[in-house]
Amino acid sequence: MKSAFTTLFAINPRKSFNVYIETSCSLLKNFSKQDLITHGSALHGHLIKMGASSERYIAIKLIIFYLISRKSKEVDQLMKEFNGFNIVAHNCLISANVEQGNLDEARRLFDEMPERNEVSWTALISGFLRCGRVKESMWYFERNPFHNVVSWTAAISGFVQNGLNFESMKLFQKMLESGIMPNDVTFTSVVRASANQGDFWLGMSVLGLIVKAGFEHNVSVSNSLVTLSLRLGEIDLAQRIFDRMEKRDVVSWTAIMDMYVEMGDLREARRIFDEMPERNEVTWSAMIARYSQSGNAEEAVELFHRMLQEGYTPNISCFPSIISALANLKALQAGMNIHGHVSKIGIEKYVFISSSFIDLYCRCGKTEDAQLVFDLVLKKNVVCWNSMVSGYSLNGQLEKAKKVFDLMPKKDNVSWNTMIAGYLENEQCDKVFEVFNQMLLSGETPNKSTFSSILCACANMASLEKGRNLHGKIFKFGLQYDVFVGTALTDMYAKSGDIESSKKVFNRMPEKNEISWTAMIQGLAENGFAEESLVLFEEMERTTSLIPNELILSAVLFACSHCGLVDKGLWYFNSMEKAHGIKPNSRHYTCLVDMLSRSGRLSEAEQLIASMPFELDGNAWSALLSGCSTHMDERIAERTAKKLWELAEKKSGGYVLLSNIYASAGRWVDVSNTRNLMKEKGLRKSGGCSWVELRNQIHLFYSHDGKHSESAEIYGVLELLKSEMLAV
DNA sequence: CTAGGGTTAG
Repeated sequence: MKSAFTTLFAINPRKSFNVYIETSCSLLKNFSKQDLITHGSALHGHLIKMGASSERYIAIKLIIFYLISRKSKEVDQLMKEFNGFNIVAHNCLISANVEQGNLDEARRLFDEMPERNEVSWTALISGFLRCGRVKESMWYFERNPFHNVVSWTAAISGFVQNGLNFESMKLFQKMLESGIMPNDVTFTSVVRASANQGDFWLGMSVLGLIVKAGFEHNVSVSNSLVTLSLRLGEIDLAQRIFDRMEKRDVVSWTAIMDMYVEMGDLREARRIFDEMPERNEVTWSAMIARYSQSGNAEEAVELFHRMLQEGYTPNISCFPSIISALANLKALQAGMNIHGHVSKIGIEKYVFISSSFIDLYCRCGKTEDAQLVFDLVLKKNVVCWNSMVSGYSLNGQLEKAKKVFDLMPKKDNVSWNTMIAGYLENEQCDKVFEVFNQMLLSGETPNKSTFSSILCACANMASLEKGRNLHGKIFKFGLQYDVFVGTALTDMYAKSGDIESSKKVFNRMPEKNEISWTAMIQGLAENGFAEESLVLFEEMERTTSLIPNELILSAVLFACSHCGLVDKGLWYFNSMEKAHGIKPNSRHYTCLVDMLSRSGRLSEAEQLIASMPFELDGNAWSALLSGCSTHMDERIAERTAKKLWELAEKKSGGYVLLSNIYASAGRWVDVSNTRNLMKEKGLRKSGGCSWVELRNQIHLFYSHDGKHSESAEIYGVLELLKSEMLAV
C-alpha cells in the first residue's frame, strides 16, 4: 500500500491523500496499527508543506484520522486552527466521535452547532443508543424536529440493540401512527425485536405488514424473517422462507447453515458451508465457532488454517472461538502464537479475547500468565471474572479462586456454580455447602448445574437428610425431570443407602443417558441388590442403544461377585474387550480377584493378581486376604500379608488399609500394632471431618487438628448429658 | 438506521 500511495501522491497529492486517509480510517476502525499512524503523521507534514492541510475536507479527514488514532493532542490543535465549519463537517466530526465512543464530545459539538440538519440529530441519537445511554437519546429524540424514516429507524434499532424489545415495538407503533412509512431497515429491526421477544404471533403480524408494504422479497427483510423463524423453533417456516427467496446473499446462506446446527446436524451444516456460492469472514467464523462449541476442536483449528490459506482476515469475533478450541486441545504454543498476533494488531485487551486466553492459559496450567492477561483487561465482564475463578479452581488453587471470586463486582449463577464445582472437585464438601448457602442468601437462583454439584457432594458424604432437603428444593425449581439432576438424585439416594428412593427417581426420569444407567446399576450392586443390578444391566443392553462403559462393567462385575455368580462374572470380564472394546482396568481386576476370593478360588485369584498388567493394587491384595480368612488358607494368606506389608511400607494408605483389614477380621492386636507402627514412622491417616448445619451456619468438627472454636464447651455439655443419662 | 458469527461452570 505504501508504494502505491507514493506513486499516487506524486500525481495528485490531494486526491491521493483522501484515498490514503479513507483507507487508513477504515483499517484503524478495527485495529490501531502503529505503522499506519506513523504514515498518517508523515502525510500530515507533507500536506502542511503543500499548503493543503487547511482545506476543509482534508482538514476534517485529518481530524478524524487523529481522532481514530487516539491522538487527542493533535485533534485539539487542528480544531483550534480550523474554522471553516459547515453542517457537513460538523456532522462528520460528530459521527467520528460517536464511533470512538466519545459521546460527551459529540454532544458538545452538537450543542454548539449554529444550525443542524436531520443527519446531525440522527448521529447523536443513535450514538447515545449505541452506548446504552437510552435516556439521553430519548431526550434528543423527542426534541428532534426532523423526524423521518431514518431517525425513527435509528431509535427503533437502537432500542433493540439495548434489549428494549417491547419499547422498540411501541416506538414502531408510534411511527406508524405518525404516518411515516417504514422501510426495509425498519422492518429488519422490528422482526429482530419480535424474535427477541419470542412472540410468534407478533412476528406473524409484522410479517403481514411486510407483505402489505411490499417488502417480502427484500433480501435483508427475508434474512431477518429466516432468523425469526429459527429462534421460534419454526424450522419448516425458516426453510420455506429461504426457499422462496428470489435472491440470496451470504447472510441468507449463513443463517440457513446455522439452521442445521440448531437441528443438531453439524455435517449437513458443513455441506451447506462447502457448497454455498459465497462466503465471507462471518461465514467462516460461524462455522469455526460451531465446531468449537460442539467439541470438535480439531475441525475448528483445521478450518481456521484453511480460512487463512484462502486469504480471509479473521476478525475480532473469530478469535474467541479459535482460542477456545486451542484451549480444549491444550495447545499452548499455538495459542501463544495467536496471542502474539492479536497483540500486534492491538485487540488483545478485548474482553472476549482476553477471557478466552485466560481459559487457555489456565487449562495449560499457566495461571500466572492468565492472571497477567486478566489484569490488563480494560472492561472486565462477568465471563472474564468467571474464567479467572474457574482457572484457579481447575488448577487446585482454591484459595486464589475464592479470592478472585470475593472480589467480583457482580456474580451470576455461573460464578457460583464454578466456585461450588471447584470445591467439589477438590473434595471440600463443607465448603460446597457453605458457598451454596451463600448463593441462596445472595438471591441467586440455582440451576440444574448447581443441584448436580450439590447432590454429588451429598452423595460423597452419604448425607441423606441434606439430599432429601435438596430434592424438595429441586421440585420447587421444577428441575426434577432434568437428566443431570435426575441422575445426581439417583446417585445420591443410592450412595446414602436409600435404594427405594433411588429407584423411584430413576424410573420416573423421562430421559436417561449412559450416566443415569451407570448410577442405578452401580447403586443397586453396591447396596447388595446384585441380582436386580444384573437384570437392569441386561435391560439396558436390550432396550437402549447405549454402549456399556468402564464404570457400568465394574458395577456388573461387583454384582456378580456379590451374587456368587463367578462364571458369569468371568464371562463378562473376558468379553469386555471383545464385545464392548473396553480394556479392563485395575478396578475390574480387583472386582474379579474379590469374586474369586469370596468363592474360595484363592489360587486362581493369586494368579490373576500376578498377571495384572498394572502396578500392584492394595485393594486387590486385601480382597484376597479377606478371602483367605473366610476360606482358612494360611499359606496364601501369609504370602498375601507379606505383599501387603511391602505395599504399606510405601505409603500411609497401605497401613490404614492393613489395619482396616485386621479390624474386619477381628484381629484387634494387629490393628493396634499397625497403628502404633504408623505413629512411630510419623505417618498419619488423613483426618476425618463432620459437621452439623444450624440456622444456615455450618459447624465443622475435625478428627485431628483444627478443633471447633467452642469444643471445650461442647465437651462440657456432653459430659453433663452423659452423667444425666447414667443417673437415669 | 438493518440481517448472519464471539468468551466462562457442569
